[in-house]
Amino acid sequence: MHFIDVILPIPLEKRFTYNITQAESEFLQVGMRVSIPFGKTKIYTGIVANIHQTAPLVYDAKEIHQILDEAPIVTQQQLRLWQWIAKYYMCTEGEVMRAALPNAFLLESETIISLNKTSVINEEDLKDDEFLIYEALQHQSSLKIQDISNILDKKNVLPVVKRLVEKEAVILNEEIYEKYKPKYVRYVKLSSKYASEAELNSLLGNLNKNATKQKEVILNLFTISARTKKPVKVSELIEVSKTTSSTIKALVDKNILEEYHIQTDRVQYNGEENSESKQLNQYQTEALQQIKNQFENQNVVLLHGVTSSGKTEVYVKLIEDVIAEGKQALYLLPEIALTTQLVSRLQDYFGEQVAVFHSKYSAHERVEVYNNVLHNSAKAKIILGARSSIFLPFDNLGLIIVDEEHEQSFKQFDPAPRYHARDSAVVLASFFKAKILLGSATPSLESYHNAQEKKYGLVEITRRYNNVQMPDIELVDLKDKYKKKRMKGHFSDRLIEEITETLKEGYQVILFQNRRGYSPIVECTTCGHSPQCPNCDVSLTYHQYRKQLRCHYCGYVIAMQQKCMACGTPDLDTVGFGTEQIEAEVKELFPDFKVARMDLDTTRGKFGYEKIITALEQQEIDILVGTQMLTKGLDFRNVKLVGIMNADNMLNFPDFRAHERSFQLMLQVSGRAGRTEKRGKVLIQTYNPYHKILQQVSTNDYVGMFKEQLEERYNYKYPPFYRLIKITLKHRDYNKVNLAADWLAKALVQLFKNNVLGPEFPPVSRIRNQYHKNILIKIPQGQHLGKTKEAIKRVETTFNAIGDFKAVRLIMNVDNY
DNA sequence: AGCACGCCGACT
DNA sequence: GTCGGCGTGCTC
Repeated sequence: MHFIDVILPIPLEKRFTYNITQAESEFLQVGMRVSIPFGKTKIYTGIVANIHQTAPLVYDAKEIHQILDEAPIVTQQQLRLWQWIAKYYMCTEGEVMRAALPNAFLLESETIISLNKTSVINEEDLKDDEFLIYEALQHQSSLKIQDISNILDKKNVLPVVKRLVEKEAVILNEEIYEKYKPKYVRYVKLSSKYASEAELNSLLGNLNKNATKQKEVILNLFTISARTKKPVKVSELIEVSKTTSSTIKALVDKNILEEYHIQTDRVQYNGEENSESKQLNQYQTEALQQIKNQFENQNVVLLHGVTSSGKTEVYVKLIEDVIAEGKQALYLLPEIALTTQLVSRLQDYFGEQVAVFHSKYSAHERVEVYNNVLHNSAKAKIILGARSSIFLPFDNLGLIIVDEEHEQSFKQFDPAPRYHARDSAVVLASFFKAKILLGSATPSLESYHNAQEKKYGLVEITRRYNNVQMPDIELVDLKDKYKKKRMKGHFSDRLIEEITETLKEGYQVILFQNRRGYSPIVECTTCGHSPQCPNCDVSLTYHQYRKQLRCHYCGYVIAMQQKCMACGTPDLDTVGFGTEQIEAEVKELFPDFKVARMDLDTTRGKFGYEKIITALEQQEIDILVGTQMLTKGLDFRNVKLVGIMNADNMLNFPDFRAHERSFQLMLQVSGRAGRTEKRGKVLIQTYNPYHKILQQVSTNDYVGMFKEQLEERYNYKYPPFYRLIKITLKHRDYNKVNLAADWLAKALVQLFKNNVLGPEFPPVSRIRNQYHKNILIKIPQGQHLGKTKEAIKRVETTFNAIGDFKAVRLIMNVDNY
């Protein structure tokens, strides 16, 4: 007897055991996909995690449905990483699997309904809705559940289908689809029978009479193939000839043209490789040498280089070395920093060897990159990707670079696995005995602390590239400006002066406001009521450009109200401000200049982001207003002034990391200024100019910030001294959440005493009609992490056994950075 | 997670 | 009386 243990992409702790035949056991290998029946109806895709001969004791293993691969698509190293992540981040292997594999690999079954041809049906026996389906099947051979739902125009159609099956009118099939299909491109060539000149001439002669369009197509085919000396795509031929596919089809039908297909990569690089990488300057060379030295006895090195010190060039040199050894390199970036700018820069050095892995890529494109990595193909020596690229099937990884390592977006928040890509990458590198370089202008406290503790190496670059000066940072006291009436809207006289000056000199301006929308809250001046989201516990945000009120948590939208919803008076006012309002004010203040806005709302589409960047680069925009999107690795030569509209709302954010983050954010935005030959200028407007963080920002004092923040973390028992696990309880019944949270907190206090905080409602306690309540567990240094998590798991098991609490969902968030 | 089974209100 | 709501339990 042979068995396999299978990982399924569902949030269940267990692996599932299936029965396989002798033949199957000889063919199957760990890491292959199988489709298996699960429950009464479902068919899932699973990954073989183990092949053995131990029969399960308490149940009969089912047989597998089908083997889906010829060779493993998941490597041993990946399985090891999945296991580590599942354990460390307290989730299931299945959840990791779902995040790790391109969606197209996860086939799911779909019920297909077709007529039962073996029985005769008396139509009178059918009810109306049953008859509708029966009749639809007379015209169509099969229907999906979704189709039936559309025909009957209702949601739950399973009972109807079930009755039809019972009446033997229809039969059901579970069908599995391979979601990935290779892309074939259609090419044409002249049929071989016209190879001789004589045949060709007579053909052209014939076409002359009645088919000039067709003749033109053939002549174009000659021109194109003479020029490119490559196969000619149908799409290209159509475009050049300004014709339609029917002309081509006519020619193919006449056997004049021959059609053929070639499998093509969806992701292609068509540029010239320019393998000469840039010469490093003195500081970069020194840094590179230091990094190499430290890699001798350190696996992780932190590169702390000020903004635009040219870290990328250093990365490129390191990658070159790794590639030369025939190994793969992974270059991790926050999603948002993965710009065309950077991609093409790397492609200039490495050409085709660069593969990009991106959530905006289609499922098919991702499969192609995945397969190229798996086969260690020459097209995927260097993977440039966002956080999920740590899950690619590396074969021989030599180096990982985590750029902008301080970015919080490396931590996945919403669906499990709630992993941190930087920390997981450190583990991944250790599996391959690869080196890993963390880079940032404003390192996270954790990483810098690790460097101080000699756990990581540390290399610094303190000069900007080309010796450009650091920008001059000036703080503007808003309280004073308001008192002296020197404000126009949200702009101080200083800011207006500087903008005017900068524009006059022909440079560009960036204005930073860390909040989108027009103004967050609409308030009635009579009764003070402001419109609330019906599903979440927040006020709706006013978005002027569509005259809408929107919820930033669940996406709820209503039209802007003309009258107060509570008292009916039409005196609605706006409180606070966002990017939209800043944009409107700038347009008023500087009507002769081009203003654009960059935030979630304006970058929605696939190329929305790109469009704005390009426009700014080409100086079609004079003033760009935006949220923190602006901070990410953009390199604009012509921006001289950066204005931070209001520093206080970030500093006052209720989070122990607020100060660290504000520092990072402000310094990163400041870094956008003055890559010009003239010194850049940064103006920070604040009510609190003596705030220590603002002082540290204005003097570019990272180490000062680090020391002070570290002390606070120590005093208040926060990372890096204590580890955090946040448990969130979720349910739509307010009282139930409260009771459950109290019970859980009590149970945890028994174990961890005063290192349990809460339960507490988060600032927004209701989202999508679900109440949330948090419990925070602090784990001191020296307390065993693994054992702590196991203890929490045991409490969770007990919790789930209590009937009243079962329905309350528990969400574990480890290292809640 | 998905899905079947099973028990209670509002409608043809 | 049925349809369809969602609470509960199980999945090798």
